[in-house]
Amino acid sequence: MAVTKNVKGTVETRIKNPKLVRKKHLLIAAKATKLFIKKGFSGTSMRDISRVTKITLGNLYSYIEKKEDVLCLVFDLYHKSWFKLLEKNGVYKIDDPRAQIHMAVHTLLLNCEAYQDEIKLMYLESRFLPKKSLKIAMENERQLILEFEKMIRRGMERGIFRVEDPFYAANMIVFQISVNPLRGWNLRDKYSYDKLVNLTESYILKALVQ
Amino acid sequence: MAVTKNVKGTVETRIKNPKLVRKKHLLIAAKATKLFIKKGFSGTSMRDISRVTKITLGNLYSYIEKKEDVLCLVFDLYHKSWFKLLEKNGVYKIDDPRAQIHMAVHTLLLNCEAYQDEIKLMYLESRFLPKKSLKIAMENERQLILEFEKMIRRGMERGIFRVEDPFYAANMIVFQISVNPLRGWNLRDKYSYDKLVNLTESYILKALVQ
DNA sequence: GAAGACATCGAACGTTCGTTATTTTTCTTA
DNA sequence: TAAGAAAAATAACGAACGTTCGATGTCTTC
Repeated sequence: MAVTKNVKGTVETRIKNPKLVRKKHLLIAAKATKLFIKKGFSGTSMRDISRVTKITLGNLYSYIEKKEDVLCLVFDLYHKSWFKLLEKNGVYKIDDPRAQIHMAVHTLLLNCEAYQDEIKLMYLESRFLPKKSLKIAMENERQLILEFEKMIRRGMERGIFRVEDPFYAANMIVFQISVNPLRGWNLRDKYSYDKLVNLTESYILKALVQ
Repeated sequence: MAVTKNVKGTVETRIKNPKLVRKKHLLIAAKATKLFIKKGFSGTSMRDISRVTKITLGNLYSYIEKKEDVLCLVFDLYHKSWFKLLEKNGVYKIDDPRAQIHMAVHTLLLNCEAYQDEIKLMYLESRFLPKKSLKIAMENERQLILEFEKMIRRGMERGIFRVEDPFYAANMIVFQISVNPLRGWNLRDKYSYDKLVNLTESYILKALVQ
């Protein structure tokens, strides 16, 4: 298993106190997220960020080097290691492939709920990340897909799943998990989130079993 | 069946000759699309648009009123009426619901191929549309979902499909059709487009049949 | 070919942008 | 509490932004 790299540590700073840096970086990322969601990365100015963080424009540049860095900080903040989340919830201990995938999807969906806007943001604004950070962010997702592919293959060997192409199916599953952040506008007012989770789970599983 | 409204006609111009307006609007939209894809709407300047269209900055404003109008022109250009596309391809004449949905998905997927970037663009930049235009754009998609819901219900009545919630399933199908533009980076180099179309079709159908 | 409508152009407007350099305040430590 | 380091605040830079305007060029029509 490849080590999950973190985007963190890419943003250089002029401030010496590391605790202070962490605190302000967190503040900047959290506040900037809301701005980026509303106005996009290019549409948000450093002065906007200065205003909402209450950090003076000049002082902001003590904690970052370029505007781009703010976007990196945002991605750091929400860059959960999905793989680790699955491990923590005991997904890999489940023997029955059906129950295992169900649990994996369930775990990720619940985790998505609190971060809908942020996930959408990462879909919309990832293209403005510096190449290096973008690669790291995509690697995380690729790894998640790989995990699903493994689970699907296990289910196929046991004759529980029947899928034309496990890699493609794994891609679809990860894609479908992001349906709520990306397409919620049409679904949210019709279903409760619990209902949505249920529907997504069974819809995904239905496409796997034979 | 509700009439499909068009975004067109919302952009006012100072030029009198309507043929000239149409021609230049087309040029502006086509060239701006590529810029918006690369740099986003906010990241693209009027001077950028002027440069690639070879229309002087001042003259550009003879054909539009605001920068926003360029985005509207882009949406006009690629705003296919999906519903009409299905009708044109004889989807509604197909009796067998399974074959019907298969044909509908197939038609849309093939039509997507040539417009991958543009579809992605509409996902990414629709939030910068003026409210009125945004509403029209979403109405088109809502209508497509409704059509799929109808087809699914027909299949359920005949005992061919078994779906927990037809409206949700219809949403998922439309979402899955856009998998290539939105997630192609992970799939495109592994599969040919034909293969991808095949996989998507059978994956969608598998989740419908009982 | 003169007149007048139409289209195009170049230059400029006032703002706002990302970023930096310098000064002022605050904190730490002896 | 003085001294020196660290952090914050201020003000400014040049460049680029969306938009406007008046002059210039190019057609049509008689």
